[in-house]
Amino acid sequence: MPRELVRIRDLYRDPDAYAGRDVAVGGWVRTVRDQKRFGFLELNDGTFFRSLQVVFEEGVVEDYAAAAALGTGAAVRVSGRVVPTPGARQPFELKAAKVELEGACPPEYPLQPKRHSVEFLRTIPHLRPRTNLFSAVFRVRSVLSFAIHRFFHDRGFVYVHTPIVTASDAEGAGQLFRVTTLDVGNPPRTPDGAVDDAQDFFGKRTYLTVSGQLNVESHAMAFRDVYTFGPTFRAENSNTARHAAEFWMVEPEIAFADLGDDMALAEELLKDLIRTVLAECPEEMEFFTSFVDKGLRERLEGVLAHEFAHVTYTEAVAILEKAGDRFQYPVSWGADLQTEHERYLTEEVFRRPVFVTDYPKAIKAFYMRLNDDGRTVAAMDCLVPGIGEIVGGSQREERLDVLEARMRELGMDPEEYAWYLDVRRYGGTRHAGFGLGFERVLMYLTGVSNIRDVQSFPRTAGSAEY
RNA sequence: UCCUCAAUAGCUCAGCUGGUAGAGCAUGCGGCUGUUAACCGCAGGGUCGUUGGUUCGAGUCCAACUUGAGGAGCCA
Repeated sequence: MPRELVRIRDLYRDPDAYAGRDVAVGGWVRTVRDQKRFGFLELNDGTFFRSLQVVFEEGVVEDYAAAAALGTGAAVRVSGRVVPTPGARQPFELKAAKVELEGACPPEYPLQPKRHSVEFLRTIPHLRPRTNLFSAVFRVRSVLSFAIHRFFHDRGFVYVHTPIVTASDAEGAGQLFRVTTLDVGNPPRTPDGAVDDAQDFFGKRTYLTVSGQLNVESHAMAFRDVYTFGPTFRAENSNTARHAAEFWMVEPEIAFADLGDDMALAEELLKDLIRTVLAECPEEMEFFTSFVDKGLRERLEGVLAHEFAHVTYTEAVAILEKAGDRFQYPVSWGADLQTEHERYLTEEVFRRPVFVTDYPKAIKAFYMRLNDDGRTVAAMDCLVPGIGEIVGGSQREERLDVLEARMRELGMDPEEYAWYLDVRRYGGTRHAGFGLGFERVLMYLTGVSNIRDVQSFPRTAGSAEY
């Protein structure tokens, strides 16, 4: 039944094809402006950012009074004729012959034809996709998601579904959520009183994944170029605009590749995604630039026009030390860069995305490849203005003996990672990869400054509504 | 988890040094022959986040709690 409906997107994309034709559309009423004998409906059907103006006139439309009585938010089907309106604010409109109510919308509907705060809209996540802002955000999210798959698919990467439930608890990527079917109030116990994980569903302790990287490395040793793209969970009690407990991450892994190849891939991906949203979502990008972040379009076009900057951690520390006075936290070689340091580098020193490479091994993960200096690892963070770290990656340690030594140094048990070490033992090669926070890219591309506003139903510390 | 700020009508906010509440928008009704978050008129709508305290009297001052926001840490 609804398949016979024309998409408002198609009307806007090819207006000449529809001019003078009778069509039917279905959508939700944004506003009603009625006068004595005629009126206007602003109708949005979700297929396009812009709405369709419907004109209904007494004597032309079947039931004028019913159309005029429609409330904001009502679901309707409208049939009528497409009429070009040159010189008006909209290129064409629909002269209604029939307006059929599918779902009425009572006056207490919370979305009014006026500006709402994002804080208020967060309290009604089930209704906010009907607003301009969230309509644009979630359509771009969908386009971006597909663009990521297309980018890798076009380059011959194999898409790998890594597990959501994991038994590995020492990846060092963050706090984990436990997964269990045991009665948490009264779990089975071993003779010495500890919770008997052997009786749990998987026969051991399990968690929600914090990264698919370790798993996907094994597939890079089979398919050469692979990626994962899926949900990730961190149980950190983070309370910031950039952190969520559940988020999506893209993790490519490439074999026969070093850190330089890894950075080239990250830069190519980010630029491809920018080009895609600018080309495929022009109305949404225009809206973001007008109402969310005035500098957005110019900034993104600037990123496309320049190479990303590169600086080693050691060089970055030297730059930061020269500006030491302006920082609240001191800068010194060996310490991790603070948010204020990262922002200074990307927003003021380089004024564009910058890769910071070769961090001290002590502040990075065990699997990163040790450099010849013996004290730094082949790691890279890509910092972008306004967001901070958007990509974190490294060349992986492929030398079995070096990796084992590093694990022992950190008090890890190589036995538990026997499968991961096998990937080196049996035909291991140089390889590298990175993690890209999907929501962070979305924030970067839309100018939306809170991660809760780029997820449909955000899960953050202390909040998992709906 | 820490620091700072905030919470008043459906929404966005005002409410001075304590004297028991106001606007705009929304909503309802009426008007308007082309509107564009339309416009004009009238009307309804609030136990001022919760609990306790100070006071003759608390939206206003104090404390705790709850919720939200911004920043930090952690990270993507």
